[in-house]
Order: sequence, then structure tokens, then C-alpha cells
Amino acid sequence: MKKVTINSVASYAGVSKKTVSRVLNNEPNVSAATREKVLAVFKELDYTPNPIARGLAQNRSFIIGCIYDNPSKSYITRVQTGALAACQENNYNLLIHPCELRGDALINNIEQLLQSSRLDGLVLTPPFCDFGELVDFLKSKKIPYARVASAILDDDSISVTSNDEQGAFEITEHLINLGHTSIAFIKGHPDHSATEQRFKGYRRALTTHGIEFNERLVEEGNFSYHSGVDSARSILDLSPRPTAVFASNDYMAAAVLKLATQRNLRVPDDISIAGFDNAPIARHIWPGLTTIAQPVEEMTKQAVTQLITHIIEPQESPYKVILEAKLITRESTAAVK
Amino acid sequence: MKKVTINSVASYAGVSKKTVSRVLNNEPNVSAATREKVLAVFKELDYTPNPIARGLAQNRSFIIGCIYDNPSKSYITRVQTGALAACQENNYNLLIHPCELRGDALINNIEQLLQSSRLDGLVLTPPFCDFGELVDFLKSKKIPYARVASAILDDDSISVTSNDEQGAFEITEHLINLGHTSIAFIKGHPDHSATEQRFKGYRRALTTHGIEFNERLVEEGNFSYHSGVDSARSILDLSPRPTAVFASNDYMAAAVLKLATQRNLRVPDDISIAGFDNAPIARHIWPGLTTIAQPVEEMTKQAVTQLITHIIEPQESPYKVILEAKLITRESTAAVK
DNA sequence: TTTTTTCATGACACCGGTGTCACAATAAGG
DNA sequence: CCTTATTGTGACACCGGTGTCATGAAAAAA
Repeated sequence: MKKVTINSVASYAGVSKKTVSRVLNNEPNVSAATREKVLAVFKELDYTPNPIARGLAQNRSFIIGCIYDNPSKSYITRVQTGALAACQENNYNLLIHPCELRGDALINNIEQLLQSSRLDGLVLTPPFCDFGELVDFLKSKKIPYARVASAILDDDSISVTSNDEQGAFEITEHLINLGHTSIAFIKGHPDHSATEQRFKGYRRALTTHGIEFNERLVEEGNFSYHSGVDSARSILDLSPRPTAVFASNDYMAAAVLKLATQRNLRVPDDISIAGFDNAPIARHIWPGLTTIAQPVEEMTKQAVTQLITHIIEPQESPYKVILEAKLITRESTAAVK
Repeated sequence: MKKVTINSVASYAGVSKKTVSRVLNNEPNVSAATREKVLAVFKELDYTPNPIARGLAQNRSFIIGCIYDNPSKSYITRVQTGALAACQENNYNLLIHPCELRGDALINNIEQLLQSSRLDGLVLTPPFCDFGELVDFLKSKKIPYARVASAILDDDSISVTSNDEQGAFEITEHLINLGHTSIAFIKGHPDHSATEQRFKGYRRALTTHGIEFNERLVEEGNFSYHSGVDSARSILDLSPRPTAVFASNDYMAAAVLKLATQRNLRVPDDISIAGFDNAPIARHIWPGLTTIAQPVEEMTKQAVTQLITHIIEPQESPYKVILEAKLITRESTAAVK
């Protein structure tokens, strides 16, 4: 099995390389007859263009990078799934780049990544989508990028997000409608803009329903299960104990559930628990967690599709989409007794 | 910021392209003085070779692909982490390729993947590592590959695995030592060789301790949480009810725990539950799951490192490693009352 | 010292595509 | 019927590296 190059196709079809290239790229100014002929030879010789050669000639890599730093494996795989779907549709590849760095070290790391991989573009997932320094750096280097799930919308970049504030509002309202007035809240990691957004939604729901905000009911978490355990301890030690807990993500909510169960509290009879994200764990534990589902795959897919579109043909107007988050009620929340 | 190519470096240093190339690749036959000079220019001009051009010249892509089909997100990310670690050390990139196909469709899909991405090699994770047809196809195409966590060892390929049979033996023995004699077992997906291995370990432990194997205690699962729920239902409906359940992975074990809890059974007082894999969920639920931890990252990292080594310089002797699995005891197992 | 071998280096083609431009053939305009 | 556009096509350089081979200089052997 010898390899089939554009040269073999050209000579076999009796045309020049360039003409074959034109057919490959759907360029105009090729007669229908010639196009047919060349396409037939593609089939016959089972020809696939070499993306590396193409990349060299066009100074492209056909690879986009996805940067993340997230304790939730399910979130990461959902992001990857969405990004891959978009890549496959456009004959792009996806390079994954987990990264725990911050500040200058982050910038250096990304610079090196770009240097060594010649990525055509970057997808920034939380928390990177909200790092001004990083975004400015990419802008200065003229590297196309798209932001997923960012709260910052007043800029000129591609951004697809979901409404965290509204989601948090709705789930808090759900608890309030069940009669809860003492609702503890566990914050997420301060680097993530979602942390602020979810907190805002929580407070807005309280305000809307005339419930006074109580700072003592708020705990600082960081989205990790472990931080949820610490926060849960503080909350369950409060007296009087709140009748509900809204954790900024499902892992922390699961931690609250675990600790409550260990202390022989019945959920939801003694205490209601709500999470955020609809991670797999939300339905893998008993009772299942009431939570907010976001279309993570869809967000990422749209962002990457738009990013690739932009790479191929730079757009002037930035693509901005906000998708809906949806309340999922399970067994972990119930009316206050 | 103009781009720095090998040509600019060459003219700046007053040597030829080829000499620069020699320095880049640590080739011999370059005088120390010249090497120093060129290296200094690398620094000064902040030069990074273009991997695409390099790939074209050497007919390599510096990308390896990782194929998987696994319901466990945590397993996938662990595999990725290990693979990425190895890639980064060798200036390789990782292309992820989730794939749910089987049979001819699988082969076609992989063929297309190879055609369009020009991967230098492939990492096969379960269940693909055990698909003879796929392996034969790769062999016939002379695509280097490495197998991770496969039970098949009597071939001439790169393979890094852990001892599933022994792990299953140990955890079953752990239950037996706690006084359990009626231990239900939930099998995994039949495509995975681990399914067979873990079942063997379970049976060997029974035999070793003189416990008669009872087919009615064995349920067919497929590693998914959902299948665990179905299996759990059958097992908990048995009369007499087994005093312990060993599920082939943690998701199914979590399902058993959920169902048992829903039925007001106390774990481990009324029934002990053991899993396999040490997935995050094993410690995120209450009670935490007794399970077997495998060095997934390490396995994958070794496999990929070896794969890249092989790509650079084909080895004659296949690399075979079996790593140890480790019993982790948590609260879900206890002595039978 | 002369011959042979080894070493350091560069010229040049090549990897497999794409961009630019020239050019002939055809179509449209006056 | 003779310009002037328009269209289809190919020659050729180029993208940024690496492989092959020739060559002159230095080192080793005779």
C-alpha cells in the first residue's frame, strides 16, 4: 500500500497539482468536467489530503486547544464531548490542556503551549474565561479564542454561557416555595465567575421573597468535595440549624448530604439540600439531589463551532449566546415541617 | 512580532539551516563552538521549531490518539491525565477519540481517524485493548499502539495493566474474613476483559476459602450505574438475602447502596457492599465504599511513554508491565452480625 | 611528509500541500 | 470583427523543517 499524494492524483487525473488543490478546497474556476474527473480519482485512489502539509502551507494546525482547571471530572468530560463534536464536524482536532497555574506562570505556560503546538485557537473554560490578563495576552498575540460559561459579556469575544444567576435564583425560590426561610449557602471557588453569579441569584431570591439575608448562613467553599465537607460542618453546627442548604455545586452538596447522614439527620425531612450542575453524582446518591442542569456540551459545542468559523473567516461581530439552565427536582428537597 | 524560523536563526548565527537543524536534534558532528553559538541565538530570538514543518519533513504528526468507551468519567480523566503526562515529557500531543462503535464500523472509524489525523500511534483503553480485530487491523497497517489494562498478555505488543483478578480475589477475601459467606457478585460489561478477570478473582476467593459458588448470586451488569440499579434490585429481592455484595465497579456498587438505603437497609450493618476502581464516588457517598484502587494514571503514563519510545526507535521486545492493585477499606463493609 | 580517515559544514532536493501569477481559450461588449 | 473581460489551467515558488551527499579541513595512520 503506497501512499497517495496530491501528485499521484494529479498525474492519474491528467491535471496539475494546483487543479487538484482547487477541487479539494472547493475553489471556483474549475470546470464541472474537470471537477468530476478529479473527484472520481479521489474515490478510486482513496485519497485523503495530508493535514500536516496543508497546515504547513496555510500556517494552520487544524487543532484547537481546550484549557481547563476544574475538580469535576464530569464537567471536564462534558466540555470535551461538546468541543469534540464541533471539531469533528469541521475536521479539527482537540488538544486538551489541564492547567493549575495562575498569574505570570499561567501566561508563560500558555505562551509555550501556543509556541510549541501552533494552535489555531483556544477554548477557555472556567475559570480561565474570566482571567483578564490571559484574555489580554491572547488578544495581543492575535490568537483566536472563545469563552465558555463566563459571566463577562461586555467585550468583543466569542462567548457562550448559561444563566447562572437565574438558575441560582430559581433553585433558591424552589426552596422558599417549600417553606424554607433559613437557607444556608456554600460559595464556590473565588476564581470562578459562577461563584459570584450563583451567590447573586441566591440573594435576589431572598430579597424578592422578603427574606432577610443572613451572613452567618454563608460558607466559603471552592467547588471541591472536600471544601463541601468543611462548609457542611460549620453549617450543621449552627444553632438554630438552617432547614435547607444550597451548595454552589453538586459535589459540595453531596458532601453536605454525607455529613448530614453521618449525623443521623434525615434528608429531606430534617434538612433539604440543593446543588448545582446536575453532575452524575446528583442522581447516584440517595436521596437524589435537586439541582440546576446546564447545557454544558451544547455551550461548548457552539463556542467551538463559532471559534472555528471565526478562524476560517474572521467575523467582525462577536458571537454571544446565553443558554437556559433548568431546575431538576429530586428527593433531597421537601417542604419544611 | 515577526516569526522566527530556522532561516532567520541560521542567517543570524551565520550558519546553514542544516547546522541549525543539527543543533535542534542533538545530532553529532557539530563543533562545540557552533553549537553554543546557535543555542545562544535560539535564546536571543526566542526560537521554537515549527512542529508542523517538522512533521511534514519526517512524516510524523507528534500526536498520539487515545481511544475509549467508558461510562466512568473519572476513569476517562485519569487515563487522560496519565497519557498527557507522558506526552508532555516527549513533546507529543494527545488526541482524544471517544468511540461507541464495534465491529466493521469501528474499524472504518479508526481507519478514517488515522487517515485524517496521521496519528503516530494509538493508545487502546478498555474495551478496545481486547478487540482482536482492531489490533490485527492496526498491525496490518503498521500503526504503533499500546494497550492499557488488558487481560491479554501473550502477544507482542506494548501492554501495561494491573492485576484485576488478584484485586477481586483480595476484596472478596476481605469480605470472607469479615464472616460473609453469601456474597453476591455483579458482573461488568462483557466487552471488557476486566469483567472476566474480576469474576475469576471472586470465584477463586470462594474456592480458596471453601465456600460453594452459587450462580443465583451472580448478576449481569455493564459497569453503568443504571445496570447496577437493576442488578441491585434482583439481589436485594433474594431470599435469603446475601449479607454482602461485590460489584465489579464503584458505580454499580453505589447503585446497590442507593437502593439498599431506599429500602431502609443499613449499610454495612444489614448488608456489606464492595466496589472496584476507587472512583471519586466511592468516597463521596456515605458510607464510603470499600474498593480496589488501580494506578490508572501510572499505567497509562507508562504505556504512552513506551509507545512514544517505540515510535522514535522501534523496539524488538514488547514492553509488558503488571502493576499492583490495592485494597481500600471504608465504611461500607463490616463483620457479619 | 604523504595518504587515509574522520569531522564539520553547507548546497540542494524533498515532504505534500497552497498562493501568485502568467497565459490561452472563451465569452461579452462595442 | 476586433477589443476587453472572464474563466480554466498550469508553472513555479514557498511554507519550515529534514535527508542525502559533496566538500574542505583537521586528525590519524602510514
